Amino acid sequence: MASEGLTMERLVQAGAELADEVGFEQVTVSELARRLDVKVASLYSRLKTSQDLKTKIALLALEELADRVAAALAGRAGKDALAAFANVYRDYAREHPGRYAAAQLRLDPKTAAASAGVRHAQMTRAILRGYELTEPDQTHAVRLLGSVFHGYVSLELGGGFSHSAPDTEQTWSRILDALDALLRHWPAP
Amino acid sequence: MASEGLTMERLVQAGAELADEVGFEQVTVSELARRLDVKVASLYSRLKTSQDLKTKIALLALEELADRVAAALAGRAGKDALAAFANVYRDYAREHPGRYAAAQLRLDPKTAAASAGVRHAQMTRAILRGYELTEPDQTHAVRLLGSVFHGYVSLELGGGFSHSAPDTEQTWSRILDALDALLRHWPAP
DNA sequence: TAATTTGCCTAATCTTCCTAGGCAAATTAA
DNA sequence: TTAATTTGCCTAGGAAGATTAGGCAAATTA
Repeated sequence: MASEGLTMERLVQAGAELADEVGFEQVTVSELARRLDVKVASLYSRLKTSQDLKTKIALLALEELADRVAAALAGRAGKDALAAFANVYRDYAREHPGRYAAAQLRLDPKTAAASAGVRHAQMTRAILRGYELTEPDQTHAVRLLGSVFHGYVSLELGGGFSHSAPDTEQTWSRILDALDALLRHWPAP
Repeated sequence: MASEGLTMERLVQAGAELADEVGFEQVTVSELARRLDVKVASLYSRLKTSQDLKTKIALLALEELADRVAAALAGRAGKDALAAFANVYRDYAREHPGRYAAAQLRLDPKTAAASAGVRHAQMTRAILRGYELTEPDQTHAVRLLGSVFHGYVSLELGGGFSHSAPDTEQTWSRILDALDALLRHWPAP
């Protein structure tokens, strides 16, 4: 029965929830069918392949994340903006680990160009408006920020920092301090 | 025939090569059997599960990486050591993308504790000897370095920085400069 | 109301994972 | 030197996921 309307929206939404529950790698068309109480073949009338489902979950995650970042960034500048951006990332990853993993999926160039990934890049750059960096240093800084946030979040999520003092909350806050200081005094080559 | 001696060594070695060729996610016991020209069941006399193969590839990668880092770090200190460490990471990932991906596999606590991951942690900390950081800042810095290196390498590997100027070589070098500067002037809370 | 589309299903094929049990060569024991 | 055992790999087969082909009935459109 599936209570009418097996729309792509619902598919992807349910897929995202599944990802958060069992991990993005474990997302399977079969399991999704089970949860939606339909047969696998029914899903294939909407989905091209199982990879297709994963890609759509990734796109959803990128959108959600970009929306949150945009909201958090509004009206903020400098370190405030930096911290807001960083916290959105980290919080999203903790709230939705499966979606966050999905957001890291390698998209083919076309898909990537049409995704919210573009907004992410723009917003990261926007943070730097509060600092006096000119090209090409701005690009270097954008890449550094991306690396730190992504690296930290995925290490933390993977338990890389667990069971050791001091707690990760401390570290996170000190890293933000450090990045702020670094951006304010970006070293010449 | 498999030319005698289907040892665990050869299994894991071939698995690592397979990973580098097709990607760690795509490593499959079946494909490995095909390449070694034996039947799947033969591999299961050595491997507990297919996850077991992946874990062993991960452990191999961690060892290799730790060995390279150790070699690179010998006789170096300060920024020299920092750059050497970072470059080993990045080069290894580019040379062996599948193994690098394997090294990120979440190991269960027991396995992790017995792995070369421990050496990695020690060596990262060793880099900081050249800088005047005391606990808990040293730990914060270790985590920052881990985040940056891992984050940068995985973004670069995933094509996250591609097709945009300036080239990643430039950025990498400027990021190392920046980290060095940051460690030399680590900001107080 | 006839033609078509929509939405979901049954059935079947392929691939991978994994287990049981077998057999022959190599090794060890008597 | 023969008998017992171990080693190394194999044949068979069952489970689960991916994917395709084709069907049927309700909803929509002509």
